[in-house]
Amino acid sequence: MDGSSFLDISLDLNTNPFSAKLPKKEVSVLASTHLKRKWLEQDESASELREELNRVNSENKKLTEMLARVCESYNELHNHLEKLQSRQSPEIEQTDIPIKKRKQDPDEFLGFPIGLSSGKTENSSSNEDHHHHHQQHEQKNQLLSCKRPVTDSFNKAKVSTVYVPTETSDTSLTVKDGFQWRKYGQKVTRDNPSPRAYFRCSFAPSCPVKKKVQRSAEDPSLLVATYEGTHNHLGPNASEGDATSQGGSSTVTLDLVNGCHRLALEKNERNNTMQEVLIQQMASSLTKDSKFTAALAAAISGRLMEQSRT
DNA sequence: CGCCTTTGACCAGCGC
DNA sequence: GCGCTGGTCAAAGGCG
Repeated sequence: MDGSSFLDISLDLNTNPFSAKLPKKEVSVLASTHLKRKWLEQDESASELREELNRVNSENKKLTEMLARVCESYNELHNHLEKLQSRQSPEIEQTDIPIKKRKQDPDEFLGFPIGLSSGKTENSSSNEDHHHHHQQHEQKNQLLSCKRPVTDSFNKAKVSTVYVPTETSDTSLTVKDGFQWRKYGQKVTRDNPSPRAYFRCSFAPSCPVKKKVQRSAEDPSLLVATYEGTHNHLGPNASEGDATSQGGSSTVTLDLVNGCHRLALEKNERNNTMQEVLIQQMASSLTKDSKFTAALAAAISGRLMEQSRT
């Protein structure tokens, strides 16, 4: 860049640097020839750097395109799945994946303040009359059963599944995703010999996100993490770096599905430039992690497996 | 002391 | 109604 403007200085190409019969008054020209050689060398290294830069850029572009394609195909599949599900069960209109749930909770109207209501939230004004009644009902329920009120927002919450490759010997059932979780239960399920762990976001109850982690029955080297809901706060790595990656160990943040989904949403809502920047940032930050490729492959294969099953 | 995990008990949905 | 199953609760204990 600057180097090129340097080199724009008109060079006398006919000047032979090795010529012995240079007039005395041409000493300054010799010096300038020396400089020119230096510039040429610099030019070479600069062009090398430029080539390297171009190569890295094209690689980055390829990866970005790959990532965008993966996101797009995921989104298509997701939409397709939604369509199929809505066709199968038209009465269920708000959930992405029909989760077997208990009887409709009376505090269904309760919404979370930030970004949880993926679908249409019920008009609060139309429910105002019921609100008081529901509160009384809820209080009564809590008095009777001392149970944590289960908000039905989970019914409307986005459900995403993430596949994380782990050591088969690792029984901890932990998926590092940059958020802090509190385990509140573990169960052995019928269809899988390995137990399922239930986690709640540490910011609960203000943050409604839950996740279930279970080793895949088909591929024990994979942990299947199912996320329900959307965090209504920033992750610990948003401001102060990935807490889980402190201390040298690199962490693969694999909220890939959600991330893609968010990306897809942004696609609809924001302009392409912004999205491209986001994709590039995402791609560049992801490709920095050497484990990412393996994790990405596992996540994609898991997705495909799941999709082929459905 | 506060937060977390463990784990048995409990609850609710569902099929029969 | 009963049993099965998945999800949640909450007491107890561990850990920093």
